[in-house]
Amino acid sequence: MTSPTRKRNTWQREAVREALGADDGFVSAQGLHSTLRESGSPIGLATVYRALADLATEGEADSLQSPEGESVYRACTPGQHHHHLICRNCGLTVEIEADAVERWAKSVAAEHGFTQPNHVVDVFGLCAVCSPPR
Amino acid sequence: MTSPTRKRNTWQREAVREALGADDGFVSAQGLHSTLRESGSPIGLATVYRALADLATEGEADSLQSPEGESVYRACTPGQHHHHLICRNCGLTVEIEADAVERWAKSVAAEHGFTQPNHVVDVFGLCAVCSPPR
DNA sequence: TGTACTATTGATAACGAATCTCATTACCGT
DNA sequence: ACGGTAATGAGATTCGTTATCAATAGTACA
Repeated sequence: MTSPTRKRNTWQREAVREALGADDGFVSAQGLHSTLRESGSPIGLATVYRALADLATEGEADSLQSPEGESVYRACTPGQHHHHLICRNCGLTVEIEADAVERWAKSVAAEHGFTQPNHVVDVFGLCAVCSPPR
Repeated sequence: MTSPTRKRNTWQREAVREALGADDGFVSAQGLHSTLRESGSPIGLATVYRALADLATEGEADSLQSPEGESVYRACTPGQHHHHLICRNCGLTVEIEADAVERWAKSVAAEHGFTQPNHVVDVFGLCAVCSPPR
């Protein structure tokens, strides 16, 4: 058969994957690029954008839109569907499972005749450390 | 006491409110601006952005980020918290209530020590009309 | 190992959404 | 009607993201 599209292994992609894994919150492409640059890597900004988009497509990263409209990324274990609890202040992120919500989304979609449901479910708040001491 | 900030009634704000109510899906600021212009209104783009932001703040409009990162708006009945089921293809939108999800979000936040929880819960899919006929 | 093919890279330009500037307009209490 | 001032709008500006395209470097194969 005809050979499928090949994906080449470059140190740039690996660097992005690694930097993403090293951060425990969501990061923007620009932020990740800065981090890499500061640690001495000469990687280009466009490459970071491309690598992150690929990782997200392949299911190796989660992406979501920050409230400000930026796309932010985070490494995740492939194959698992999960949601996030994110600190508005420091970015601390906790993965949460929500089978109940999954089921709810599916059924509510079906009820209204919708197919191929996707859903965006994320909770933002202030983590224990960032919460005001009242 | 000192008089509070006043809000003036302008035909522009009313036009935005009306145009927003006339649409049954989510609309972008630019889209709404085009619509208004096409219907003969000389309203400015910046004004549409400001009016929509105000309406959202006052609770007269819901806003969310489209998957492409644009902010989109939709009229809603004030005071009610609700979520949306949105057709990816035609934009048809159904308001859904989800007390269960509200409670879930609150409790999951509390469990992890998070305070002041917000949540983003939206379901995207293909509506009955846009669904493939299998 | 060398070589050719081509995916990937990256500096920069281009794009687009959203915000800011500031002189002008017009709402509204008096 | 008047005056103070919030609101408007055309254009400039900011900023995230994508496109361009020549140069670079993986990878298959001889």
